[in-house]
Amino acid sequence: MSEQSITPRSVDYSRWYLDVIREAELADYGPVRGTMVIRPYGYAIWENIQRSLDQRFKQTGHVNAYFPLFIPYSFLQKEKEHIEGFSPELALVTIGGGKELEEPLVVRPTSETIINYMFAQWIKSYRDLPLLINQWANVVRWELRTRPFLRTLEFLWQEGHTAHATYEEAEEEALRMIGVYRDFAENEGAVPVIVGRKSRLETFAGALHTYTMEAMMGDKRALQAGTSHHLGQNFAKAFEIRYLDENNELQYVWQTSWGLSTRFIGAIIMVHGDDKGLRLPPRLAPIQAVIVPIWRKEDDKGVVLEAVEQVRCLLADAGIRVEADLREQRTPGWKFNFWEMKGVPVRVEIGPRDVESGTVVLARRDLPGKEGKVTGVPVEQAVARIRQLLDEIQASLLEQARAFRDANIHDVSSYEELREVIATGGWARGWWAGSDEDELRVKEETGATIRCFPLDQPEGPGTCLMTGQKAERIAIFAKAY
RNA sequence: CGGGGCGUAGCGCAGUCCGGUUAGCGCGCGUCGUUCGGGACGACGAGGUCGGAGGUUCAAAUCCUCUCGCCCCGACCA
Repeated sequence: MSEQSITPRSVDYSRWYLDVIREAELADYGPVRGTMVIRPYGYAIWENIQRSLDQRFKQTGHVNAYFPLFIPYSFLQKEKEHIEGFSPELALVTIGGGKELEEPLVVRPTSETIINYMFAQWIKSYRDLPLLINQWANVVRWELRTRPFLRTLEFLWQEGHTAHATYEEAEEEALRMIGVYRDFAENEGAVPVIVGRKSRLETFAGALHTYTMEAMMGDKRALQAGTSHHLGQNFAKAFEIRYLDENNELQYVWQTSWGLSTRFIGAIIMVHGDDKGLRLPPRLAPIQAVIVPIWRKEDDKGVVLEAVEQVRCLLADAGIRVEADLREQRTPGWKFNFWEMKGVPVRVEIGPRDVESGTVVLARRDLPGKEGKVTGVPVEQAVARIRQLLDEIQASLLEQARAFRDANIHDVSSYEELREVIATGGWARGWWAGSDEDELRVKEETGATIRCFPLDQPEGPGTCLMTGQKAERIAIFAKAY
């Protein structure tokens, strides 16, 4: 541990984050300010995220489609709050084929408008409902301050768009999908989240209300890791999405939209990473086990490599994502550090001693040094032991993150207490009945915002920490990314 | 857009105040050899419009003017 290519988290968390992204080869900067290249290793994580989510979407009855990148500017203007919310961050195309366009085109910041324009043509009858569509796409938002994965001019995401016959059905859908996100975040990403409802100020532009899942990063700041909106009939009215119900009467549809982006990769980095680099949850890790061969004499090389290949095949056949690091220019020690940087959950070491005894050495990424190392594992047991290890690591990462988060959420009953908690970097939880102005004041004075009103609420009512009035629900305040 | 800082090899920097041979260091990169159970070592080597333009000067990485870009802090945000 001599080379210090990663800034320790305690020294500069933000530098650490950028160092990890560079050293683990997740992403690189693009030539245009605020853009990034997702490198193969980072993209492989995204592909696993896609696979996990897509499967869940299909299971809940959604189908994939693709809508155009360009949207007529006038579409955005059809929904008043929507355009007000997005207009500062729109990228506009005004010239096409060398000619000034009659109407500027918006590079989609989100696809509500164009999708609903199409929905209006597809939906005629209650028999067409519910319409449950998802698309995997890139979107563009001209942000002022950018950070890889967390906020870039262009990012990848999925956006679900649905239309329903009733308020209740749309509400159920919005809740179902935030539930799907939670299931994904906790069970695949090992990222514990608090699911709740956004305050009026933080609600998506054009929605009735917004559900969110909030995760605590390693520096205790909050990250909105996925959102689900009940759009009500706002877009239906703007785009005339109507259907004939059973009584032959025209009705506007009720809608939802929900999205999760490459930002989630940022969450994985910041929730699990340590001073040695990434720690990837096994279910999303591009490489779940890496084999490092070790030999001293040329004589050993042949038998070691043979054993490595044998074990590699065993693991691969068992469906474990495995890679053998056969580079001869690197020492085993160097490789250990390299793959720890990359966050690979399990390392398999095979040297002459192991070959002789028909065993392997297993090391787990979530436990440092010798503590996480088991020697003398018989080759025949390798698959079973590694499977078990992967499960343990998956569970352990979630548990560690949950313990850290819970230790840093503090109940507060006064504004003074809230300020103290926020000043130390934690999350503050307390009864809230304040106004928009009160909320803005908190933001201005402490830097914290209401992350959400958790769906899980204690017995009420309580007393508002700000106004002293009777409050029906608790809110969580935190500084956020 | 306001405040602060920085542009010299792929990366990190020194040199700039006080102009002067061939612009240097560490890491990385290439070749060869010895190494290899927690970031090995040696030898040789490749790599530079000193962010850009203009000016001052016998002479500019260094001084002057303009310009471009990046980073950090604030106002907006998945």
